[in-house]
Amino acid sequence: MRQGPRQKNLPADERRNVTVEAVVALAASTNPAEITTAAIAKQMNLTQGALFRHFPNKEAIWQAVIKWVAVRLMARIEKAAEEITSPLEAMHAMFMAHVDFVAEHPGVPRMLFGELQRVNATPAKRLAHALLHQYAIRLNDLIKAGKACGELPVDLDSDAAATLFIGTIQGLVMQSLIAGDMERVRADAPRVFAIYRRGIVTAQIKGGER
Amino acid sequence: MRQGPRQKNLPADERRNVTVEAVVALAASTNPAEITTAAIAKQMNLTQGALFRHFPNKEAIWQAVIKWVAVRLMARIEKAAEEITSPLEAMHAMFMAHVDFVAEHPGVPRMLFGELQRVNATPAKRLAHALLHQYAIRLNDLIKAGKACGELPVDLDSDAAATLFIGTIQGLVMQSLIAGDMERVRADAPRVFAIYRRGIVTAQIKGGER
DNA sequence: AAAGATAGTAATTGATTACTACTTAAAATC
DNA sequence: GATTTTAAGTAGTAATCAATTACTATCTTT
Repeated sequence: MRQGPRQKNLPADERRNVTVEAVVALAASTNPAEITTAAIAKQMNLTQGALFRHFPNKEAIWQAVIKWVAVRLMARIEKAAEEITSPLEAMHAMFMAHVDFVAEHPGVPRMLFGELQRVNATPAKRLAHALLHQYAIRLNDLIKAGKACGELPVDLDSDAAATLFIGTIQGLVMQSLIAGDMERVRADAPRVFAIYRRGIVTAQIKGGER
Repeated sequence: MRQGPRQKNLPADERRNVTVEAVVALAASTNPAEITTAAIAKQMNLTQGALFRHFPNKEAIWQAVIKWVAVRLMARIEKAAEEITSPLEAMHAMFMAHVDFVAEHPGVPRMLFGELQRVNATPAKRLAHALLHQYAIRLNDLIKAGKACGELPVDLDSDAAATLFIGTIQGLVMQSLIAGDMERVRADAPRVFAIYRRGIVTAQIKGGER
């Protein structure tokens, strides 16, 4: 909604950054599929045509946005987990960092999901793809470490656990889309993660917890 | 993909049904946001203008589609759970029935999510909303029954458990969008549900984790 | 301050969209 | 079998979209 004050001519790379931020801001309150170049331009007090002085086409804008998301999100997650020795606690920290990021940038999960919906593999879709792949690898590393140090049962299905981790966040996002309030995820996240945690910590052997 | 054989003039209500099925089929291979009335008409071997003899506008088509989904999905889920006395096993059956439905109609979760993304509360969005609400109520009933019969711990966070149930499915859908293969959810579903199940079955241990 | 380079405007493009007016074909009813 | 009613085809419309063009304003460098 915030439509920044009139900005004078900006150098090209700075203008590109402003464009990306405008899209992220717009996506917070607009269906990403309906974001037009005119809307982006208006958000940043620029004429529509000027956008194409900095990007060859609209697809390139999306590409830049997804890259922005990937860099920021992964940095957040890595930082949250870096000083934590316990793999399980690291996963917890990652989860919360991810949720924080989403609450700050409500448009992000919608854009990512929107990109993945695309039929043809556009560059932006490939980037979204790569982001989730990197995420899954990071999770699998932690799960492996968790098994090694005894925090997680060795017979835990790692792939399923990674899928459910991301799905858990996706579910929270969906709930907040319904409620129309992304801040909600912050409150719900700890409660939902608690269930997930018990799910992966508990050994598969019947008889309960280890 | 299947573009049925030439159909002669159909009675209005039947034509409406064919239209809905055409959209569901299209959504399996097309980004729902990009489905045009021309594409729908082509799918069912009809001219684009003829669609508006049966629906006042495009929004009405979506409305009919979401209603179709709601009826079928809820019927499937109810049927799957109806003869099962154990609430936990009923949840399991619901989960698998839901996954089956999604695997059969890959466009469905994408359409639902796409509708929820909408900014203004269109009738179709409201229907999607209502569907998920009904779903959540059904889940909460089962969880309550599970607590009553001792299958679930009484201190289980019901709302979080319901959110995670739907989120788990959403996560599976996301994985299959990435893989480009909805059939995948069938294989992954039991493994992921196993973790979810342990998460809700395991009692909360007061004063810290294990 | 002049000159070249860079950034932005305003107007317009062709393509695509949902939707409509008019006509023809098919089916149902008498 | 003629007549009425319903469904679909034909051929558009206005609006909107991404992208382009010709031109102008603003920076930077010397």
